[in-house]
Amino acid sequence: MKIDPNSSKDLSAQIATAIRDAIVAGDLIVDQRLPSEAELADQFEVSRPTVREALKRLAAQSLIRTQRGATGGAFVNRLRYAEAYTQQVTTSTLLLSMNAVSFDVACEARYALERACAPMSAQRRTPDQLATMRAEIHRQSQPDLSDEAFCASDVTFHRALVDGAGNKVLSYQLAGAVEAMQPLMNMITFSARSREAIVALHTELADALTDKDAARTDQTLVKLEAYTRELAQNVADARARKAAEKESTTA
Amino acid sequence: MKIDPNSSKDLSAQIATAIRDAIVAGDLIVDQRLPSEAELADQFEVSRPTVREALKRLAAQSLIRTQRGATGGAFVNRLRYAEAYTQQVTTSTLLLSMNAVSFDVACEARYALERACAPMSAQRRTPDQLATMRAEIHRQSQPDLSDEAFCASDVTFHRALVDGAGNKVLSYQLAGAVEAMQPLMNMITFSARSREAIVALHTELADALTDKDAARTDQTLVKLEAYTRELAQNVADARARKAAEKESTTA
DNA sequence: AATTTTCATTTGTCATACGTTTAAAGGTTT
DNA sequence: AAACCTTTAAACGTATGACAAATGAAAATT
Repeated sequence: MKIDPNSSKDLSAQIATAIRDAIVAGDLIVDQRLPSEAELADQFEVSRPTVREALKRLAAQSLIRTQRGATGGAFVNRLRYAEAYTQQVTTSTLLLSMNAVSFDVACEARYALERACAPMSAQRRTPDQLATMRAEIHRQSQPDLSDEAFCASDVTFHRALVDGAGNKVLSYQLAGAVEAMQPLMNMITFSARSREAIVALHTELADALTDKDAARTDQTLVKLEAYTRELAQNVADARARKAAEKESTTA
Repeated sequence: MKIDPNSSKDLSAQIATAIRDAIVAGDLIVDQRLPSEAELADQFEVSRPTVREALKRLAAQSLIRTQRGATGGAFVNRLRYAEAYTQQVTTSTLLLSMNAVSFDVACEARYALERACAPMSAQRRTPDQLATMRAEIHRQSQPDLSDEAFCASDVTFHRALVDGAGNKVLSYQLAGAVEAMQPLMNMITFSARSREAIVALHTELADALTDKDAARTDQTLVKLEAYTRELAQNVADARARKAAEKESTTA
């Protein structure tokens, strides 16, 4: 592992890349201890703070973990689903919020992905997952629920549906998409009537999954997508009307 | 933004989290300049190296960028698809390689996701994307192509298919899944006959998409998934046989 | 033998200093 | 007055040295 002191990039960035490449290539294996910060500083011919900055970069990506003490040091971390999942949600959320992604595009992506695991979910869903869905449906029926709590429950419901496919890779990939949508969903104010409609569709989904009816699950997801987009459209229209009114009174 | 000096976590980790939360919450907007390192050190009542470690953590996630010079500093970075995509691929690749994900699970996830965008791709694919697919098919027909180059071409082909859906969010989510599979795919040695079969299926996919035939696209993807799993199974069987032989000669 | 103490190692944090980059302010020349 | 050069100050990048805190292992003690 070598670095170029004359490169335009930071030394810490170069060192981080070098170590990351070694991990990805398998030269450093899980739970293996890296040399101490002092040793790394010697090897790369830089100071300890520079090495530390590089290690912090790797720690931010959960590639290493550090331990203090006599037998401490930096260790190659086994990337777990939970960590990867958290990172993915953060990244996806920021990506959507920073790039003016339209509600329709995000919604289309989300339901396309969800429909992808519907057939598997209909076949493999566990009683536990069905119970989670029923519990969330019940929660969503509470009249005094805040809009945000309603959305959070919606996410939990859909995660149970996705997890029902019994494929961890699929769950991991979709979790990001479903959860990243939440801020966009939060912009919608749910009327009592629209909540009722959504609860009805959720119930239909749970029923279809209970019956292992893949086709009906798929159809219900299509209905739910259409209804969600209709709701968002109404909100957008209402805003546009309000803006127009304000314009006319000002003029 | 406050931190707890008595927490078990590193100060730099706490500071990074505080700033990240501010970005996610929208308190810090894109291109906004953060206070200088010295000012942050004063605000958080820590030293500059500690602040720098926190900033490097954020830089590793592409949340900020830094500039040197008189008007330099740390700026909130607009997370672009390309950056998010790179991070996602790294994370997904490591997740798969470190967690002994079976080929079948990864393969199932990949094709489920790909089938999710097949209908949209059949409708919206551009001539450019069709041309890319044809070009990759042609490349895959070259007999002197290495296995790795064949896999890389396979990835490009499937990315064109995914991009054909014309949904950036979908492309972003799927790119990780498709690309992360590549190391697993590389374990397969493609015989001349199996390459021929794959090229034929790819041609069928391109034809179906050219005809905007969603159903045929979907069916072909199912066939391709089945064939891919069959190939992987053969490789696994061959390995098992070899191991058994070795066992018997040793014993 | 069990317990306590000591000790060396390693990360976490701090203070300080200096080099490098960069843009803007100021001065000089045409 | 305009264009060009010089200076300067701000900010990051890097280095050095030091000390604190954690931690496990070795040594000493009971």
